[in-house]
Amino acid sequence: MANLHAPRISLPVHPGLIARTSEFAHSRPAAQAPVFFSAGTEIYAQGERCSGLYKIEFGAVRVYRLLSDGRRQISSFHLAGETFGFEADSVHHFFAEAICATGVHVMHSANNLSSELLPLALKSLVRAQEHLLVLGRQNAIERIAAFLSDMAERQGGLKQVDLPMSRADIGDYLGLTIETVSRVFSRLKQKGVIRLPSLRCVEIAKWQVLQDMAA
Amino acid sequence: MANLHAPRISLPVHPGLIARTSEFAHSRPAAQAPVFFSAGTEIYAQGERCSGLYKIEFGAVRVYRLLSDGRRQISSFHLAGETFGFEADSVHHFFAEAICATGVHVMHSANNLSSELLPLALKSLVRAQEHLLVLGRQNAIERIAAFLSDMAERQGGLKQVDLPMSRADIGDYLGLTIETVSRVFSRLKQKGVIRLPSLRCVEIAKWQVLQDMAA
DNA sequence: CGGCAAAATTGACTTAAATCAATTCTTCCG
DNA sequence: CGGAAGAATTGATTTAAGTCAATTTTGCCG
Repeated sequence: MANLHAPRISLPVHPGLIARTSEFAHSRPAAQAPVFFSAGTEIYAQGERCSGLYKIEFGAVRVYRLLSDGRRQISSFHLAGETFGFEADSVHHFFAEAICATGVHVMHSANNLSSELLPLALKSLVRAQEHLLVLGRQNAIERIAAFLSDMAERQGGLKQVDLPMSRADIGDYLGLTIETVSRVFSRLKQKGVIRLPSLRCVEIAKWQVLQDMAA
Repeated sequence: MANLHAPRISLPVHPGLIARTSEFAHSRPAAQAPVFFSAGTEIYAQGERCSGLYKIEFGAVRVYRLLSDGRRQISSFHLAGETFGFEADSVHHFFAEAICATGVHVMHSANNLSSELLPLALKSLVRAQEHLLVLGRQNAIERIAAFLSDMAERQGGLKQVDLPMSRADIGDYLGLTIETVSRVFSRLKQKGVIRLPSLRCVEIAKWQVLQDMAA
């Protein structure tokens, strides 16, 4: 599942949800048919009732909160194979959207084995706490370097890293503006640390330098 | 830019652990004798092996990470009644220190009922994710307002709020410098939103205004 | 293809918060 | 009590990142 780009399949005009009904098609306990979401569509919204956890089959998801004036903080990105949708109670405190064409398995609470859930929840917790360090104490270059390192690692440590999300998404994840994200990318490129074969693809040329920048 | 100066982090000189031995004294499953830590002493360190969860009997704790150059991010404060020490694996990824004289119950994994742990872990997760919004997208005044509101709420919503931590701790929690924290406190005081009967005590005079500031 | 809209980049300028630098409070210990 | 050390406050100045404003690039669709 290397290619995280939205495949250029023709998508339904209006709602992003293509096949939520398939969820009910065959209900085997462990693996249900995946639910599909097209790029930019909502998976759940703040205030909505939780309907379980989501495991990504393919694609990518952003989980975020909004302030009343529209400022957005993306708290996490999720890639293929990852599980998201943890909440403290039965209501969602966040929004989740498909970044590109995405298929997810919805795991209803009936399926939940706490013993399997806890490790996943704890992993999310440590991830979030580590991200706090980035947002609280690192400068723009360090944030981008940490982000790229993380993305690379989660994609198997290959040189070529897929960035399914826009610069705006990256900015809202790292607490920066689009312009600052863009400028840092340019600087890293100019320094020969990364190459940008295309907008949504980064090639890490100097891994160690990037790692060091992430501090 | 972040502050690059390490020196304000006081590393625990020699463990101020007063009564860790009591941890081994009587190992009843449910409630053990509390372990005491004096102000500023280490409860656990990054890299150390996890020995369970910690429930605070009295006092307050800061959980934090450090960058190599000494920058510190406090990811959470914990007050009496709260549980901390969750990790994704058997090794601590964070440091924990007593802010003031503190008593904790150490709950060894043997005692752990996943069914009770998961909700606590999830609460920590949502808390951390909400803090990401503060660090990523809120300005200094909003951060302090959010912090004070949170502390007040966790202390039962009384007007008088206890701040066991120093300005430096608050700064390292909110991603601000001591100076900025101090200036915002002064401004809030001058505006009549809060009063400062003493350094470690805040009285919230205009609750609604504070809430609105937290955005 | 070609043209249009959205996304990204780049540059000039502004600003919020950091840094640097004195004071002024606390606290606490002899 | 007194005075020293650490904590907090306050002020002057700097700076990293934000804002505003054009371009330029990309990718989409007829």
